[in-house]
Amino acid sequence: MNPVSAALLIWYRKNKRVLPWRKISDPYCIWISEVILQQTRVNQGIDYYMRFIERWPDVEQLARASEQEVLKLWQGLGYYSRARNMRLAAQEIVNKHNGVFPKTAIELKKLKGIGDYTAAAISSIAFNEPVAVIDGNVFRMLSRLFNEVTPIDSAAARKTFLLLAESLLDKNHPGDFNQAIMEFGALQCVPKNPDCENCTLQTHCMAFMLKKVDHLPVKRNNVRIRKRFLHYFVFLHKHEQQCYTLLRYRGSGDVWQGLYDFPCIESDRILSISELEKEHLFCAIKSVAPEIIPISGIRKHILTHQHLMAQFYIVKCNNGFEHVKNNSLSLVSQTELGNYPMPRLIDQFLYENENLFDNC
DNA sequence: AAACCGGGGAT
DNA sequence: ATCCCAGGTTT
Repeated sequence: MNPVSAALLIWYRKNKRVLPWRKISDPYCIWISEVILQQTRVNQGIDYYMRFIERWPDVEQLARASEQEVLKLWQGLGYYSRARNMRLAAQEIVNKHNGVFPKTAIELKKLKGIGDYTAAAISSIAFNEPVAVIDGNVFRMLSRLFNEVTPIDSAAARKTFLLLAESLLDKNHPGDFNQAIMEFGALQCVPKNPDCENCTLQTHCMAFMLKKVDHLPVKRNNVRIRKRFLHYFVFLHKHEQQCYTLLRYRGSGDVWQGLYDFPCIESDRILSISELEKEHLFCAIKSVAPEIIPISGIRKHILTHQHLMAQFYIVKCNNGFEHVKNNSLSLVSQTELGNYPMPRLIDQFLYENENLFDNC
């Protein structure tokens, strides 16, 4: 066997972290863990994994879940299409595969939310199929090991690095090998200041010999960040001893699809009250609300590709909502609020203003 | 091929 | 402030 592959497996068996999904070979559990860990650190995902498996222990139960409940459990984890697609894939497995998990990477890739990486991960770990995985760790690790300067965010990267990964893959232990190379990238061959002096692959590493570790992997890196300014209106309306507010369902075409926030006016900067008064929604609000009170402070919320600035307003509403109602708005009581999946920005606002509904 | 899609932690 | 994380889908 390739000496690098052998060294990786030895390193892995000695240094691997104890993780909940490593105890079992149930493809359902492997799948859940792999999707949760897409663009997500292990420590951030563990609690979500435990709650997910406990709530839906197998694919049949996930297939029967509502989208809203799945999104609610996913709340705070981000990239919500992962949750929506997992539920759809569970239904595909139950309805088209008799509840039996597809066993090959090619078949797995046909499921919603399963791409090259996840298909290879599941089939190699759960079914021992000899296919190599390519993820951020593997890109970094291989670029340094082979001094491979192809930019990892270029079109050619996947093909180039897949060949390298396949050249190392231990076909007798594909699952362990794939986990080993990723774990090595996560723990030893880290992005910044890797401890190369204490690396078991030091003598095999081209980047170390050429003193180029800090220059690999190569990235083009070209993301520009959009700034958005949101004016959120938190309605307060009392009806038969219950306090109600209006939530807006977020459809497709923007961030947070399938989640709920508040009615909103968006612009390219923060607007003053006099400027807001020119907005259609604001006129409608004015017509039913005697009081509109800004909550002090503009909240900043950072997404990978957008910076959101949000100003919240309390809208005290004595009468009905007829003038502001539309298809995407729901009247929700304070007690039901916890059932609705929301972006972190909204959830945090509610958490930090627990007494918001007291003087409703 | 490029754009889009979250949130958190390390540095 | 910047980077990056066990990526995938849409345009």
